[in-house]
Amino acid sequence: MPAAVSRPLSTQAGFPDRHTTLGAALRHAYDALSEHTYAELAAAGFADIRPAHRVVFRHLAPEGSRIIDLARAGDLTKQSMAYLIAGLEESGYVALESDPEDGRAKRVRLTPRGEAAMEILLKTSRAVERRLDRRLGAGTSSTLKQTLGSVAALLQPPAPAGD
Amino acid sequence: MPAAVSRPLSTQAGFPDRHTTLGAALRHAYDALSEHTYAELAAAGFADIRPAHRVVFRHLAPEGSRIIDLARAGDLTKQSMAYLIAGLEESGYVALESDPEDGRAKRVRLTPRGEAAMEILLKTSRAVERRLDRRLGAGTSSTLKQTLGSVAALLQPPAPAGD
DNA sequence: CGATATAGGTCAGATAATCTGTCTTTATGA
DNA sequence: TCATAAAGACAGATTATCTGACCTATATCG
Repeated sequence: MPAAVSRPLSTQAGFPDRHTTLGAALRHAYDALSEHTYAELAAAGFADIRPAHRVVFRHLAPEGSRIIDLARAGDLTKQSMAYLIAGLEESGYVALESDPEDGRAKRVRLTPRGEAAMEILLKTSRAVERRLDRRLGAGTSSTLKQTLGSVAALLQPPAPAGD
Repeated sequence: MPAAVSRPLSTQAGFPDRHTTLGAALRHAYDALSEHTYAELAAAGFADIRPAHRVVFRHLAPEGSRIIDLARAGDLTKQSMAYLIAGLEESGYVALESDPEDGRAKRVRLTPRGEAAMEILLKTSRAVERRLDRRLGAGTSSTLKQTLGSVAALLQPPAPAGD
């Protein structure tokens, strides 16, 4: 008797607490937010920005940044960052100019199109927080962010001492 | 004047709110938790479980699961899931047995080693939540999970109507 | 009961996003 | 001025995805 109804594994018995962990909750919220953000970005005409590109928008300084600085900020190698930048340059989100202060370096800078995408990202983020506050009460998103900060702080230090 | 001190881009001016968004907070917390979890796993002798493998541990039923069900639960193709399972089988975390109820199917099941890894995952998760409650007050992790659930719920529906 | 459709799984090949290693050019500093 | 370091480019490998084609076992239906 195959075609066994394909029951959702998530609700099966055994390892009962596996889907109610903090990790699962964080992942679901983050995934939902990510999907929402991409949908907004795509709806605004920026469908060619892929998940990996976000690390660039996260750290690019308005005056332009060097590839190596972006790589450090995003915690990946300069080669990987260069690869991402090349993609964004090809699709017109950033432009590369040589750094007047250092002949070895280039500066990555947002184009107007890149700035428009950045606007959408920030706008979407603000809108989600507003919706959350409207739904669960003013201050919810602020409190949530603070608690999340504590979670990160709790785990960041590589176990400083004892325990 | 190169070697420009490699200032942390995160604190530069411009796009000032970019690093205080809900998304950034979620990402930091999730990343910190992930790293912590891998560190615990590695410390317990399971260093060969890679991030991609976690989708398997997330959904594998104790009685064993078919590849296709795991793929659906984890939202990837059966080919991708088969690839992950092959890696876990080779390193001894799961075993494949033919499904007595369906000649076409196989069942993926945790080996004792796989169950030991699962134990670590669950134990680590519980420990983090306990630490959080001790640090920020009993019920913190529970409330946090609930709020995160609301965030996911707020964003999950593909915009049902208007707005 | 046999033909055909469906479902589970595999194989082959492509792509994205990482990595390591090496090389060139430029800057820094002893 | 010369040795060293730093920024970036080029080449190649690996991991984790995907799509498409295919095989085989099972189910269904005439």
